[in-house]
Amino acid sequence: MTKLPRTFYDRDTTVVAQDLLGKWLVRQSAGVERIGRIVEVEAYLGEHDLAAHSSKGLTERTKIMFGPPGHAYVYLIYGVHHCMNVVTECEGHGAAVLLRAVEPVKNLAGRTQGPGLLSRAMGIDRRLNGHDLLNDDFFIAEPAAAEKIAIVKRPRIGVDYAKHWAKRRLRFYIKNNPFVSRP
DNA sequence: TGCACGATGAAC
DNA sequence: TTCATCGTGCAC
Repeated sequence: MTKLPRTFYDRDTTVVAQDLLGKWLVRQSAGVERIGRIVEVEAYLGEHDLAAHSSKGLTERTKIMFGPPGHAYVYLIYGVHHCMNVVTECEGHGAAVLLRAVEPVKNLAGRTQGPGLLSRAMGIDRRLNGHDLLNDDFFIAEPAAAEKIAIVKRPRIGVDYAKHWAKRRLRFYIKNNPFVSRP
């Protein structure tokens, strides 16, 4: 596999989101390598996107989203679950891609369909917030044998408060993949 | 300093 | 459909 370069993330967020499908999320921890194949994502386009955390402006919580691309934005939701995002586009843009589900490839125990479950299975928590995905212990890679996939586009989950942005089809997943959280 | 509210998941 | 559970952001 080949680790994705910074330039991969420094592009239009809807393009990055769809290109992330089929890629491998790799986590090295305590001598164990865990790998999940990304099968479902959501794009959060920036300050103007009412569903994005960055629409609240630059705050202590969102500063990672406004930082340089290729970094992990990890936050606690509902006081219970962790959500893993990848920062995209240029510094200051406030865009990111939420990873919603992965398909187990290596050393993954339990379910991985849903942002919270994915994070739990991969051992991701707030300590990884701001982590540079070009490091060797936590990154995203292109598999050695890339296959062709069909992409389905749907509205994002849990963002009904975001007015017309709630209707935008910014959730992408691999067609017919059994590990998608909400087909 | 207090308080309302989630980019969810699991139980009922 | 309801609830657990807590950090963040903003009102006071």
